[in-house]
Amino acid sequence: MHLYKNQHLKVYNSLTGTKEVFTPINEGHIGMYVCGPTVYSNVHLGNCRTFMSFDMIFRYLKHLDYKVRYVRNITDAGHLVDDADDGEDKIAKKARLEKIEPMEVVQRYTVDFHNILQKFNFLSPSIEPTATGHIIEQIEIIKDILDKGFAYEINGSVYFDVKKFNEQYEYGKLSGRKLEDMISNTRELTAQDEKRNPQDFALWKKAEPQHIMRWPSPWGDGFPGWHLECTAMSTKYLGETFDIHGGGMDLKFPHHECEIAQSEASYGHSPVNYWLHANMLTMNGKKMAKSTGNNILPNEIFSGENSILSKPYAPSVVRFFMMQAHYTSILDLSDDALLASEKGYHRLMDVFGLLDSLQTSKDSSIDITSWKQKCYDAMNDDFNTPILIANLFEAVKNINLIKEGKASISARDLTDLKETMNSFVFDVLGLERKSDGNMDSDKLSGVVSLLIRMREEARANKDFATSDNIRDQLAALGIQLKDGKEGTTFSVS
RNA sequence: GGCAUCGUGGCCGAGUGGCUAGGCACAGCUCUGCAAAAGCUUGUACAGCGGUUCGAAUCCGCUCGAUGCCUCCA
Repeated sequence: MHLYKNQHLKVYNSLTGTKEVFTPINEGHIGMYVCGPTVYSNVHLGNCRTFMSFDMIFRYLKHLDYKVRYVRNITDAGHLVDDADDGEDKIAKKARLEKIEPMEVVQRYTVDFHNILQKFNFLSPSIEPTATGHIIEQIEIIKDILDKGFAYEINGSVYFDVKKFNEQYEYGKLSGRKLEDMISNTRELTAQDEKRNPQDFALWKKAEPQHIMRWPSPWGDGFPGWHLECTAMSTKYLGETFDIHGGGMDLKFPHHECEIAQSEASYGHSPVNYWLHANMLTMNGKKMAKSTGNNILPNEIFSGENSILSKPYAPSVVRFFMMQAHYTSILDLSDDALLASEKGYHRLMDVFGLLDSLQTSKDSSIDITSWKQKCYDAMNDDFNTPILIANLFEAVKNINLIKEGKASISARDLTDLKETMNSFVFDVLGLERKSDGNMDSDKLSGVVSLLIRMREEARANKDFATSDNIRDQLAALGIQLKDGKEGTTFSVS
């Protein structure tokens, strides 16, 4: 029996602006495409939040026993710096500035991207295709769109004819814009433009002689437009219509709007059933962006080497911090917020050390079955991780009560509780429980246990100087002793 | 300027017509040799103004403020 048959998921669909019951095209299977990074610089934390939101979504869908094909691309070409005639792609520009091969730039930042995601404990997508690996597919789509009359060629470049498209389809339906409004609000163009209308966008750009990234095409040497790669790769691996398309809120317009237009122009129908948009991570109340410099790199958080944070934070703490906000809400990064999350994270993790040693009773004083369903209800409601976490803390409280003998649990319920906690905390939220130290954990616990026994002895002899000394010295090392009814436990921070 | 979104107690952050999440901080209590940890208790907050309603943080209008997109952006 698959879990998804009992747990009914609802998602907020940006296309309709409503929360809808999620029904995949093929029962039990889900195709999900998420716009990945443009690899021309290090990923910053804002980028990570979007990918983390979809990592969590991917994890939950898998947890529900769906078979998910998750495609997240790497954009390594064709990303125009601007839309003017001398538009240059970001990779090539960076390569020129750093005097290295474009693919060297791509390699460097792709590796960085993967390293960072690994630290955050991301699951790998099913397929991670690159734009440069799909030039042929992109050219085929351009030919098709030209054949259908929704694009025009000029001077070796091909542009999508938005006005023409809008006569038969609806350009702007995702972002709630009307073409007429856009036309009337267009700013004065300073540069000469090949485009018939400012709203038109490039499908293929002619490469000037000095341009290093170039491919042959029916229209001469050039490179593909930015929006096209996603259409080409999502279609190739997920089909002309697939279930979920995700990405950052800032890609809604024009990127996703253009994707819809390309697909509709080419295939005659909408490509995606559910559009999911993750909201921005801000810093100092402003969106993080590579271009403005208002950003922080993950490694700067892990190491504490930055000006806004008082200390380093572990990847799992940052992950927990992000999971405490709903993925569609703007989240602001601050030291206070991270500090609070870190404490909460430790409180949550400490409970896992207790679960194995809990005393069971004949009956339970708490209703595990309904608690468990509350956890699912939260996630089924558009992946509401903050509510899920609130429920997890409900369990934390109960586990502590059981440990103190103020509540009871049956063996059967305890098994269920353990499994549920493990599933949600580690499988779904993707948190990790590990101490930062490199010390072998068995040896560490052996040593600390020894010290705990020595302290017990000293206390029994009322030698408080010695017992307090042990406690304080361990605390200085980041090992906290916790005295309870059943004895002393410890946690490493 | 246009189109959107948002404004919740000290901080972060859920909730969308009545039953007032959660985390962190603070205070009191229990426990403790003293602490810490843990547990218990207390905080009646929803930008402002008006309207709809038996009832609104939640719906509508206006005002103010913030942010996002409109050009590359997760």
